[in-house]
Amino acid sequence: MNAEKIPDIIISRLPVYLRALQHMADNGLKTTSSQELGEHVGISAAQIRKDISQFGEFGKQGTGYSIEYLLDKLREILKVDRRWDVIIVGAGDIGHALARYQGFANRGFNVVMIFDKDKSKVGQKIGEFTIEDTANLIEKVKAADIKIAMLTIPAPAAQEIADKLVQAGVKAILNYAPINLNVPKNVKVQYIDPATHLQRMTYYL
Amino acid sequence: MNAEKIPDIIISRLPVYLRALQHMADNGLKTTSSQELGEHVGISAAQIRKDISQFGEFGKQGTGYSIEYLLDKLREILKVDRRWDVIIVGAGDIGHALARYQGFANRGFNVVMIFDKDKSKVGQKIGEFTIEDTANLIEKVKAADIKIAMLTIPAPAAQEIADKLVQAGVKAILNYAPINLNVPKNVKVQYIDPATHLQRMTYYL
DNA sequence: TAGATTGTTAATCGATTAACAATC
DNA sequence: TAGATTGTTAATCGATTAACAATC
Repeated sequence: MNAEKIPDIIISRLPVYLRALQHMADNGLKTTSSQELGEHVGISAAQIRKDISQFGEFGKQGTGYSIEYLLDKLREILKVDRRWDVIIVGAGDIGHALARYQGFANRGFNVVMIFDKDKSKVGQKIGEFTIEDTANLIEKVKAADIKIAMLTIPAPAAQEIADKLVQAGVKAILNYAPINLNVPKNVKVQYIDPATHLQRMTYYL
Repeated sequence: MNAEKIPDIIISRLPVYLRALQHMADNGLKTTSSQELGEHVGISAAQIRKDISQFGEFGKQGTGYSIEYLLDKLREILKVDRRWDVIIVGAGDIGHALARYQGFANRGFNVVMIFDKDKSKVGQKIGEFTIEDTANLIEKVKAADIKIAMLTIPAPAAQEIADKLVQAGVKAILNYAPINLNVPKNVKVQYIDPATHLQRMTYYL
């Protein structure tokens, strides 16, 4: 892995490659080519080769890429060759869905706590988790050294909670609240808002 | 609105502007500038002016943009100046969350049906909806002339259902299944996968 | 009028693609 | 060896930014 700055647009494609390769591995495939991978993910073969080559020479002329080897390398690059503890803030419908989601474990994540500010929810169980009070958020997150949070609360409270997460040392926020968050630039935010995603498609209808 | 082809990257920013403007309007603001809007959404003022100017001259020198007017124009451009009927396929946790989500109505969408293939779920209620059998998907979607679907089923079944949606005339799919879908190129797909979004951030941790 | 801000042009910057030597 | 496919270069294409005349 070289020291140059890699553009974010390249980083954003790596998880897509990772997922497709995992899928191939699950189907028992051993090797693939930039051509084949490109067809799977809808990206040109040239771009895939260029993206991957930013980090090293992981392929072999004539035969392509070993799927297991490339998986290992991509996981290493994306730092999901380990397990990250993640919290959920907001025990509504989406918080519940995420708490029960089985897809995190084999992709590098481990939900460890779920918070809500509603006192009537605090103490209730969601699967193995007991809902904790948002009042204790900063303290608990600091103590457990959590770096990643998923925010599933209504928009009006989102900025305030984001500030608390930042204060507690969180560096990556997956925001389901339909609002832009202001955070220091060393904190990353990804947005998931179904209405926004739908509006990106209606233009073409 | 001119006839030239507008790049998708510009289209993808419009819903973000729309949401921020809606937020400003809700707070009683009447006008804004490219500068102010840019600060809200984290995009440069020059780019916002350039994006908006692709579609017409909606601002005034010296005073900026009328929020209501720009909202109207953006809604028109994105075709959310109307209400689109939308279906949900998959009555699991995410399907339930989307069925109950209150944020669609004022952003151009109206959930009208929810499907599941599990016979033990079919007939059950989610709020006002009765879960319908996926076996009747094509027929019902065609009859109601639905163009937009949200797919919230496990990955292994997603491609098969996507094929049915396409066959039924759906032109936009919001896919929550962690898998790439192959669809004709006149059908749009947007992907929501929390693990992929998280992996886009771990690189920077 | 003076100040502010647009819409647009030209310059810069960055990303994608095509092509091919290297080599497995 | 012959065929296939990488990694990389150069060319192309597209997006962003800076700057400013126009004008509200």
